[in-house]
Amino acid sequence: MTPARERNRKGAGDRLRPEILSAAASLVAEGGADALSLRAIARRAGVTAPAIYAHFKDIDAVRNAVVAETFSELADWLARGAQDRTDPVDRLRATCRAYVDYGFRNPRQYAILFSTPFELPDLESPKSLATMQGGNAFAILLDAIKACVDAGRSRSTRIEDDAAAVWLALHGYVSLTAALPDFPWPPTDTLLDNMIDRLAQLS
Amino acid sequence: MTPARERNRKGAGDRLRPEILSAAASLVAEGGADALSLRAIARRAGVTAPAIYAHFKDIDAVRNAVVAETFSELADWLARGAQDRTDPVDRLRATCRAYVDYGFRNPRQYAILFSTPFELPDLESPKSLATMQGGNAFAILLDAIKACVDAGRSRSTRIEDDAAAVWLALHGYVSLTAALPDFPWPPTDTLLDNMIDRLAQLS
DNA sequence: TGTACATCAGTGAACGCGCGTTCACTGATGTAC
DNA sequence: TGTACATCAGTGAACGCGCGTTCACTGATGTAC
Repeated sequence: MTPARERNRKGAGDRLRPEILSAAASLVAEGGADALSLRAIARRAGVTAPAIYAHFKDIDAVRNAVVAETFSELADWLARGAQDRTDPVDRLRATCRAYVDYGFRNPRQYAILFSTPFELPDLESPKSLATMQGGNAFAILLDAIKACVDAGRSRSTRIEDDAAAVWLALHGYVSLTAALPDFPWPPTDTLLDNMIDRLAQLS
Repeated sequence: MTPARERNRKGAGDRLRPEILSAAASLVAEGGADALSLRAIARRAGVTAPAIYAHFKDIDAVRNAVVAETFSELADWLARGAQDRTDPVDRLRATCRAYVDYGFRNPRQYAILFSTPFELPDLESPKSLATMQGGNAFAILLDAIKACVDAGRSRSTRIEDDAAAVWLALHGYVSLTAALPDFPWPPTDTLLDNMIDRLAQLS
């Protein structure tokens, strides 16, 4: 029945944890948030359901871990998408395009990032960007805009505000086009570049 | 057990349908999309579950009807929010603020609008704006921008594109701030007005 | 080098739950005669 | 005006399902002596 999986050796119980997470990730990729049940994860990981409780408190803990992993996957994707750009405007545009690209290629993973209001963080309101969900991804965007300003290519005077505006627009684009695919959207490139130019105040 | 509800008279079976929809709407308002089960709707409507099948093919048909109703509620809200503005720029801004306002006041209703890729429409690809989900709301936005252009207050040359950009930004704003409430977002008014000014190319 | 044992990584059965959907039915009520 | 009856608006029981979580357990394996 269950696909053969050999039990971890004695000290190696921790090895199941990443297997659980990658099983969960593949379920999300195929079926979206609704496919993410504890039992389905266990089945895919080749393990019985109670085994998961050794690694996560409950199903919400698994979901949160999946979301956190997906956020950092997104951040990696953004960084990699812009890594070889030296011109700051190029880099900003490449970052934004990578963002949209990630959303298009992984619509279900992208959707879980913003599907729920999140639990309060473990620490008592650190509110620092780095520890926030999505903070890493935002930081990359912020840096890219900062570089444009430093190079005199953007007129932005409130960089954080404008970076937030760009993020909102990117998210809106990914999210709305996914939800209403039949809507007569303008072609991606012009729409996107125009939005970036204006919101980041490129010149 | 079930709250007293008297059975409709013989010709009046159709009266249950709106009761089902408003029961469903109130469930969404309180518990979001996940609270929308056929049995929960039946309970709230004071009716047994099978009674719903006289009015809807299955649970998805109910969901779709709720989404459609919510979209037109949003369109009404936008129209009402801007009805007394005569200056076109004022009208556009009021429309946008009404959009965001709707999302803030009714986060769960707003969320179901864009939570799922929708079923294909009944007719064979009419693709006209009016028949699309969200088409009414978009048309209101489009008109508001058009009026700005006609009055020489917007430099937009591709009105549809820019209207789409504004919509994407508004949606991004509502959706992201709802999903990441702890993020240090800039204050609503400045952020929103700046985005509108730039995307709609107001002068 | 051999063995007893504690520990560890899971298993398997069971619980109660809410779900969507089907089916045969009931009882009130409008209508035809 | 009275009555038989067909229709209509639901009901109530049942189905099979997957879910999250608990509990007592098992069997392999590293470790202490």
